[in-house]
Amino acid sequence: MIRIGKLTDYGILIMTYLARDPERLHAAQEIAQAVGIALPTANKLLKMLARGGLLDSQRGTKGGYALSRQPEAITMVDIIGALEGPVGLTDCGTAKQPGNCQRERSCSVKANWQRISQAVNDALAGVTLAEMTVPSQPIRIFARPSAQPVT
Amino acid sequence: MIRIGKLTDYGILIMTYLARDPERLHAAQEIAQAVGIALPTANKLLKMLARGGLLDSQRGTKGGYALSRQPEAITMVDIIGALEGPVGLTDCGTAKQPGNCQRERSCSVKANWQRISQAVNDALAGVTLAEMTVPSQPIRIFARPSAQPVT
DNA sequence: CCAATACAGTACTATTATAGTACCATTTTT
DNA sequence: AAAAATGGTACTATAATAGTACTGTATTGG
Repeated sequence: MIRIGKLTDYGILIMTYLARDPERLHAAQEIAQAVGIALPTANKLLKMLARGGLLDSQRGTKGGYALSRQPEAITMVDIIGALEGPVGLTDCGTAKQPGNCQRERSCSVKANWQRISQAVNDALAGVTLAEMTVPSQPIRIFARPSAQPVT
Repeated sequence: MIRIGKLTDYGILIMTYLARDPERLHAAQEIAQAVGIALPTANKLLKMLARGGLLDSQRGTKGGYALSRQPEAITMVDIIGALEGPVGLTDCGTAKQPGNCQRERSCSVKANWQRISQAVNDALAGVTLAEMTVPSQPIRIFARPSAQPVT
């Protein structure tokens, strides 16, 4: 099964929580309790999200976290990207290690994988955090493959 | 990073190899050598693919494996499904464990996740094995989210 | 009919990635 | 100055994955 990590799942829960009250600062402790995860885990995730530019943070006694942008301007790709790195289905597709793919002709697959990753990326980029906050906002995504060369 | 397992990656290499010569039977040993993976690993994968109905197999001295359907009729979802189970991004989305998601209001996320999983599924279902065999066959996938309720 | 070959199934081990935790530093408010 | 809260890093435990081995069954060929 293609899956995202459990932490990323939590991360989305956190972001969804913050999206419901975007103006106020929320302390990690409050967030952890609200979402239902352990405080150290929440801390870790909040740090990563802040570092990824998705959250603004303020230190000190009255500190906490808040969304850096409006919920409409944050997509699933942003969140997943901040927590798991760039979206890609294979190592090949993300161009992390260049000289890894030394399989003779099998590497014809590479270009196709990149396209598939792109499709998944697009699907994830099409869902905003704002849409996640409402219970059953319909999201219509059309995946239409074409066998025709564009050339 | 959202990712498929390494074994699944190998599996697709195997399927791609078989798709280039769909008529003849290919022994596991031949396949392992051609794709560049260890024999036991190839055996494991071939068994899983055969069990998933994607390969026909024949035992005995002249035995081997061949695609059960034409390359045009096999998609990435079929292969990934055979090797990793149903495609889904979260446990929540695949309905494996029902009573796991006891988070009060956060579970509004659930329906959206299922839709996203569906989108990924569609993207993967839109790519056939035949398309993977040719080096750079363009695949156009349109992911267009809509904020409008369908109701 | 026997032996060799190749797939079928299962179970086990090792490795790797993930999840989770703890610690110390830094900043801000009271 | 002290308390509260984030920032960064490193470490440990757990779980998932990858890989291997073994036994069983079917088919071909001498």
